[in-house]
Amino acid sequence: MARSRQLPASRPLRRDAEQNRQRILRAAAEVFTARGLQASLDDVARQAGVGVGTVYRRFPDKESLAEALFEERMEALVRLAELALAEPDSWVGLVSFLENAAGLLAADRGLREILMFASYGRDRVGRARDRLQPVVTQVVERAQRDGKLRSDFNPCDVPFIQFMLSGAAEYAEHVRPEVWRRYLALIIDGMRPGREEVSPLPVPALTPEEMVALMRSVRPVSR
Amino acid sequence: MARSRQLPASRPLRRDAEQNRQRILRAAAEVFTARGLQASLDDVARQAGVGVGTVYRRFPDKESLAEALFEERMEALVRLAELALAEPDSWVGLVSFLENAAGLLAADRGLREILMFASYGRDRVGRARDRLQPVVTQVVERAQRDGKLRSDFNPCDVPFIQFMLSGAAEYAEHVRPEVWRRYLALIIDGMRPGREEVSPLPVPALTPEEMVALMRSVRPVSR
Amino acid sequence: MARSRQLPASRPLRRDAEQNRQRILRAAAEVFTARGLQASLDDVARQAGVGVGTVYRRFPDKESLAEALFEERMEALVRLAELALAEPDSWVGLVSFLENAAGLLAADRGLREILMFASYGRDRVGRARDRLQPVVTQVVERAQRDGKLRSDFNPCDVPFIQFMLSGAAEYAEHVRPEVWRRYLALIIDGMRPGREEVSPLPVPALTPEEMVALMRSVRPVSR
Amino acid sequence: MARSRQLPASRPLRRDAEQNRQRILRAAAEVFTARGLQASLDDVARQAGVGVGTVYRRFPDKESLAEALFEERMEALVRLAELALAEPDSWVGLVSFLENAAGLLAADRGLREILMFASYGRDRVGRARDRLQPVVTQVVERAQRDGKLRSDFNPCDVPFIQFMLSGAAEYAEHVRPEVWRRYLALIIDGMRPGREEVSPLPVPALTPEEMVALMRSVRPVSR
DNA sequence: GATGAATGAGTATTCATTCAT
DNA sequence: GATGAATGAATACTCATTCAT
Repeated sequence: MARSRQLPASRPLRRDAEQNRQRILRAAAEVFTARGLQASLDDVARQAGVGVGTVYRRFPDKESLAEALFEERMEALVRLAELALAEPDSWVGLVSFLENAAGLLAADRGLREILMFASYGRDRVGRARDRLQPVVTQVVERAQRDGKLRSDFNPCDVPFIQFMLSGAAEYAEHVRPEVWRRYLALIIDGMRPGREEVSPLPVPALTPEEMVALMRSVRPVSR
Repeated sequence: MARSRQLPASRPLRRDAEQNRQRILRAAAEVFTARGLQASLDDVARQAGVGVGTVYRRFPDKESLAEALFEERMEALVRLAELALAEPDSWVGLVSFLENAAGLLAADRGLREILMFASYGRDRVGRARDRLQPVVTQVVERAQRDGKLRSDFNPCDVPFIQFMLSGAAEYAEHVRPEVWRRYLALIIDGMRPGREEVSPLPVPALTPEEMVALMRSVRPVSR
Repeated sequence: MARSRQLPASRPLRRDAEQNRQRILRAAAEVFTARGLQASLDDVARQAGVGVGTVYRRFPDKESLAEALFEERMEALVRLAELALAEPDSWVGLVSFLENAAGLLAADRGLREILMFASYGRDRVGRARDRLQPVVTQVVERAQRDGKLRSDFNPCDVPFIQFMLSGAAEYAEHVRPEVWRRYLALIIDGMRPGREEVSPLPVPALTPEEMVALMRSVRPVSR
Repeated sequence: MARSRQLPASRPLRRDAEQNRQRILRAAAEVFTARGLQASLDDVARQAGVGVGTVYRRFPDKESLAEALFEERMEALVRLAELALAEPDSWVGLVSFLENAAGLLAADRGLREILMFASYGRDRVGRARDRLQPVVTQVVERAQRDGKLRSDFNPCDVPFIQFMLSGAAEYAEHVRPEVWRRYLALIIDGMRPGREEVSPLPVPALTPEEMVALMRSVRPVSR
């Protein structure tokens, strides 16, 4: 009846929807952070202040939600890596990348589980690899060319270091959320050059192909 | 420990019961190792060849079962630490302890989840600390006295190193179960002395009290 | 009927709306035919290329949509019956009506479910009866007058025969969509005259009033 | 504590469990009959007076419950067929089998849906075929040998006749539950010998192999 | 008028835990 | 003591229907 108030311009629904999408993503991050990926989507919906149906409208299933979160964070990591590359000192660049990346993952149980366990369908694995890996590789190889990083270190070691640190962070979450910095320091000391002859790293790093296989092999996210 | 000599001898049921207890523990270890802590107690019972009721008679709930497993493994760790202490070379002792301990946790999803997530009520935390910590402390301090280990390393760093490594192991489980050795090598290189002045570890290790607090703080294991 | 000449000409929206209505009806027919009445209205809307809201604007609920489809098909049946009446040979007319009607229903899961299960509120039952029944009655009675059809056959038997055949058709849908012809032949042989004395049909056919009651009694269509 | 009252002999639980199983089966039959196979298992459980979990303990999923019902009824049909074979007059035997079988299916919506739609995994298809088909075949062929049944009738026509009749029965369920007898009579008249030359059945019956394919092809039971 | 976003009750299924036998 | 039957709350996901834009 009195329904004649067309909005000035643009498509209005889109805005609402996108807002909700963001709300859901934010809520998911919070809930997953607090209780891990096993938190229910009902909880996410409640936290977001929307109905479950809305969550499912935006994300066809729990895994997709996790993936969206994954992609978001992946972008943040890419930005960090790019920042590291912009840093004049290659070693400082590498170290601060490791530090900032670990800081991102620390105390975020959900994200960590997503990264470690979520199985990625579609093209996301690919995208992640294609975007992050080259930059990280540059960061690492630049430091090696500068003689700041042991020569048997490998770009594919980076995600492992991040997982190890975020593991430590999660474990100490409630007591000393920052201890992971201690272990990063330890690892960084081990990354310095000059060790290669005395104690070469005993096992080769994963190859890029293995990294992909690995991301494809992990178990699905839902219970 | 005290459990196996409650009564002088007599009462055959006791023996049966203890046998069942062991069977359940063994089954739980297998099932949890294979499918993680989220495996159902029905599965454990089936694997053990007993009814669920029997599991519940022996262990008041799922968590208690996890705790019992925890205690068992803790004993194994204590034995490893004692072995390390018996080793004439203090550095070799320390390194092989780290290696063996990590080997114990690697590829055992269940155990890792138990160690990281099971909440410990009763006196088990205490017992773990009282039994394992002193030996580890000796292993660490002996290496430091010998000048083989950086002086700012702390016995309480040991469990963190183990968690980090087992995290790496789990992540690469299906593709390269042994990569964790690579990261142990990296960390060990970082543990060498002579770094203290150049790059002191930036955050103090957890105090023993914090370790206890931490073990009390982690989230319960069951759904 | 009355719908298409509400307003003389003018108002283009009316035309749009009617077009949409037709599109939805067509889409519903396709979707329901393929996946049965349990297909979702979102699917119907997608197939029609309109929003769900539009479907709901045209049809207050899922059932109404089913009813509209019902009415449409009813018209088709009426046309078939009229054709049968135009056929000079009364027996041929009857038989080909049965055949064509069954062909219409065969392999159309949705239509069949609509005919058997949709509950009809409004005036549609009435209309269906008023339109189809008289023609069918003529087809049947003409054949009886000509001595081609057993005298205890009743016009109200016709819908039953159709349901039985479409049931057979649906059952064999994927293996032999045409078997229903076999059973139509069997039934037709049973409809021949000369049986009345030997084996009179043991139960009277439904009365027209019962047919209406029946159509009113069936369960609603939606979940 | 005071738990020393061993029962005289036999396994007591079994009895309870079996009782419950029967209760569930009975409840399922009622609920499915009343509201069709789309009734929820919660409803079945409520009707049976047990928790949902109990239903799932006995029947791994909804389909299994449907199958169990299927098997039960199948047995009843086998008994009917055996009875028909015991009848001295082959025609009377055949007719009363058709009649009794249809009576079994009439007004039981759930059973009908099960028979028509449930997909059968395991060996049940096989068992059904192996048990019922040979007897039905004998019933049919005996009547043909006696010249009481048209020669182009086929044992595989029997299930179709049953489905058609139960379809008619379901349709008229609330108004005239017995009308199906009228249509059985019609069909039976069509089954009499002497028609083969005048009006041979136009399409071959399904072969036994096609019957199996058909049973394997039908859609699964749950929504 | 049309759109599609939002809603939430409903469905199948799992599993820790209790308890009668 | 041992067994496994029973329970029901919890979980992921669907879909008819409403309503803001």
